Amino acid sequence: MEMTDLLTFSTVARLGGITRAAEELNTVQSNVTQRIKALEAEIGTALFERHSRGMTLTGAGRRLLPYAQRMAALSREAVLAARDDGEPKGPLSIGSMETTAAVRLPTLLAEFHRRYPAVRLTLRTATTADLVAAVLDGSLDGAFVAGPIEHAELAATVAFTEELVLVTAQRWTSLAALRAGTPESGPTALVFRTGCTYRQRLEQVFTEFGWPSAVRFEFGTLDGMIGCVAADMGVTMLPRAVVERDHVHRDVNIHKLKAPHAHVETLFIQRRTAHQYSALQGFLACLDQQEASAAA
Amino acid sequence: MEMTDLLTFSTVARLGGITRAAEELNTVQSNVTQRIKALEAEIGTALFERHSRGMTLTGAGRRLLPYAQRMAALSREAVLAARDDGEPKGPLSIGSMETTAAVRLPTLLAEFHRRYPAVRLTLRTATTADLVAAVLDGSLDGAFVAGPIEHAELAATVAFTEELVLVTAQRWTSLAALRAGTPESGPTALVFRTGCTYRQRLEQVFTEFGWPSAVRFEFGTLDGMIGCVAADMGVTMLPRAVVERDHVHRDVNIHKLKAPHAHVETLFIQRRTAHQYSALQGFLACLDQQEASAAA
DNA sequence: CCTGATTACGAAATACGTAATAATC
DNA sequence: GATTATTACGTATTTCGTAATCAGG
Repeated sequence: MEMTDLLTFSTVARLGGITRAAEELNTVQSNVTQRIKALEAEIGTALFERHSRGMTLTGAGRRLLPYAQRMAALSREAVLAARDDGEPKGPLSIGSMETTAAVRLPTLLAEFHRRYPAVRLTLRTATTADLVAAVLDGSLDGAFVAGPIEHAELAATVAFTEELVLVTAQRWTSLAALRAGTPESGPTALVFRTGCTYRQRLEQVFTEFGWPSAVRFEFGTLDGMIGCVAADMGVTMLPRAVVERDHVHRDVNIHKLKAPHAHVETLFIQRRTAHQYSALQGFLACLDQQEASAAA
Repeated sequence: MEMTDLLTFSTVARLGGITRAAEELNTVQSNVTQRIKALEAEIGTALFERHSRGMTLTGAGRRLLPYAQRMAALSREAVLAARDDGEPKGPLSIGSMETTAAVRLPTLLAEFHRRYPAVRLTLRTATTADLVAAVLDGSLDGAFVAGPIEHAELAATVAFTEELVLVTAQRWTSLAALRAGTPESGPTALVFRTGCTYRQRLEQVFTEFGWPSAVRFEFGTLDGMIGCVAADMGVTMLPRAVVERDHVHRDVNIHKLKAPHAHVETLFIQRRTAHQYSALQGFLACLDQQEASAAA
């Protein structure tokens, strides 16, 4: 049960074919075939069903796959843990919602880089759902997501508290005006791609206003979305701090929401079982300090 | 990061030397040296400190070791999971307290073997503390231990409920007689080796009787202990069912205890994260059925 | 000198790559 | 005939084992 074999196995399983896997692994078909056959011989059962358009997992293969993935993740982590002598350095992958990345992270990341220049930090923005999955499977060391999160394998700390506001074009001076000036079915909702938590909040508010599930447009970036709100394509819901950044807040109006919808906590999540990397600890220290100075 | 290298690494770490490791791994010194050097080169730091009487782990080595062990455990489990097609078969390691093994398991294991002859079941008796550790590190698939157990990684179900009784030699006809006939410091306590839960209960009862922490003798086996109780070497605490087995209950007296001490639940524990082996599922099915028929 | 780790080097095993083959659509 | 997996076989790399060497007590 060598790691090389497990990696080829995972790759074939993911790409559904030996040819494609060989390409990704920078080797040739015959080699991949042999590695798979070696694994099958060792385990004593077929892992793939061969058919003309590639390979699909058998039952045994499906049972093996999660082990192969966990072992690969452990292997990566093991190297980092062994190298980690307490001095923050090496790679650190952080995830964030688009909104948090826009307003909260710039100063935090700058400070982090100033203090620990040896850490190669990479930031990935995605929706809360994607980020949670990425932290769980080890492809991110930690992430900023919208609370609440309840998961046995995740440790979460409150990083920021945001006030959610409804954002409309300039011409809507109040919520009442908006309600009066829109059709029965309500305004168009502009939302992030599936998995975004703010989107769910927006749907709750729409329901409360008596607007049926409205037409939605999905965006991948924050700036695109705000631009379209300014052009009165529709409305959206965002943290107040995001909207109040200089270059956008003059083109839109913000509207306070009632208490149950108004607040959302941004959590920093990490895996409980992961090694406490020095780099990650350093990041948490920066975060704590920023919180403390913000509170003062 | 190949498994072979990690296995040699673990072995050298455990045995503290390349020569001893080579012997256990059925290979030669030079080979072990090379595998270790390959790992060190891959990780980029020394994993052992070399000194004249062998090798000891460096900090990096200590950080790597738990990963190596977890990966080895996963590797073993992966093979079993892949091979497990739903038909109970293959190896199954169950642990049990000595007392449970004596009175509860014989019929259960017989029934299990009748239903699933393809499973090679091995039983290991040890104390609750040892069993919990063994289940956690994967060397046991499940175990019968004394409750309560609270651990995030363990799933526990109540398997049996036992009435704990104080066991003395024949001549002590009542608790009162025992208290009158023993010195100020109380009778000698006969207990299992460290880690046994019944032992803790016994200490509580002794404290309640005003006996200071009494002289204790430790035993490894149930029969040895009961034999010594019969010979009036001391007293012990055991489930009633254990004592009432035919061949011992004539030589000793049993004494009921007050409610808080009287009952203890025997739990069956297993790891939450482990693959649900068919063999283990079959075992649980047998257990459920025995419970149901006992209740009827 | 004895124990135990490392180095050197040839032998064996294994993995890899090229190319031909088979199978399926 | 295009796509994809397998087989055959030669080459390259890696691992393994023997034996010599080095280091510490």
